[in-house]
Amino acid sequence: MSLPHALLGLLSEQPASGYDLLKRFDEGLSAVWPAQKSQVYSELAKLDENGLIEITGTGARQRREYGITDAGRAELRRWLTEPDLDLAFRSAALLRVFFLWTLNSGEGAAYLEKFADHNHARLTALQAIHDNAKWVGDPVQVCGWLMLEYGLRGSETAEQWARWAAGELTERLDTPS
Amino acid sequence: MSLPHALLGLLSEQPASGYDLLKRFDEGLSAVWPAQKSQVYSELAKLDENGLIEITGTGARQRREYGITDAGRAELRRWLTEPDLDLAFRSAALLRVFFLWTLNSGEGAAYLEKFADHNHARLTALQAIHDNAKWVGDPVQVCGWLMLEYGLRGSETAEQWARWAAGELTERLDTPS
DNA sequence: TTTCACATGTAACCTGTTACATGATTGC
DNA sequence: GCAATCATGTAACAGGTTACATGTGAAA
Repeated sequence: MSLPHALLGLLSEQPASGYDLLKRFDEGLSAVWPAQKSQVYSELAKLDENGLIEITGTGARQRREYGITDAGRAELRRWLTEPDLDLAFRSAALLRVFFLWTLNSGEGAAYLEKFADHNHARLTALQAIHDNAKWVGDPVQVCGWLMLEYGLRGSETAEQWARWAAGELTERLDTPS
Repeated sequence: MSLPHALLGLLSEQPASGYDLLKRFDEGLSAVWPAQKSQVYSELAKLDENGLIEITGTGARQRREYGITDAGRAELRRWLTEPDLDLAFRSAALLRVFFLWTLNSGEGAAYLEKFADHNHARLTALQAIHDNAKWVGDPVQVCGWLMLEYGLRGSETAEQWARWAAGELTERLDTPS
């Protein structure tokens, strides 16, 4: 149940429409919390109903701009400071690794190399973002920059692991002890 | 849609009941794909209906043991070899980092330190599993061992990042340029 | 005038979670 | 006899995805 909090977080920076928020999701946020537009719009309606956000203005093309309320700010703060951090994590790509023994070692290694390549591509993409942006001291940007660094380190670790694992898999499946 | 494939993977090793499978999930698999028992039982019924698994025996207390069929093995193989690997990934813990700028730097750093501690605890737990198990050359175990190594490296990277980020956050929010 | 970006949704469906419900067998 | 473990589910709900549906305004 984190989508509402992601929206509150974005709105705490500045008022925005659903359309604006969807674009902001694509700029980095979707890497840790993807969102569909249907879900964003319905969640905004729900947050409005509950008084956590409110309509602060309307524009052309039935644009509705939402702003965070004091209640919304309180809820955002509660979510950030209360200690229910679950490292819960789901990855189909990693799940597959558990079952690579059902393939032959070449196929398994190929899968791991592909996984490595994907992570390398992501690393390159993040590197480009890192190099192109001008990192001023703005607190909002600082947090984005920290997340970007997480992505860089994580992609690198994943790629190196996968290359190593491909080698180990080949060796250990082909020369059984 | 990976739960059915996780079940096929487990059953490709040996026949098992829903109850057995749930226990096997807790031994490592749940780290990358958690499953509820209600979902496991209903998914088994669905896989049976579709002919990917079949009942291979019954036991005391209405135990029903399922085995994978040829069609199931084919589907498992398809899932492993076809290249739709999405690195899609959701983490509420990391999502929060984007919004730490709404707290003061001490609170933000405290959050990151807590995140680091959690990852350290996980690292220690995985280390214990690593040290206690006897890693024979069994292909099934090799894959489990590769995953374990992923967990170790990932936890370590996450912990180190979080400690670094806590420092950066304090420094950059308290001494704005 | 036509195309593109802006802008907002609804409906159907699938996946996953939580709570509830039931009964059988083994070991003490 | 009682408790623990084995064993299987159902029902209600929450969260997330996909497809469909509609209309506005600006610029070329």
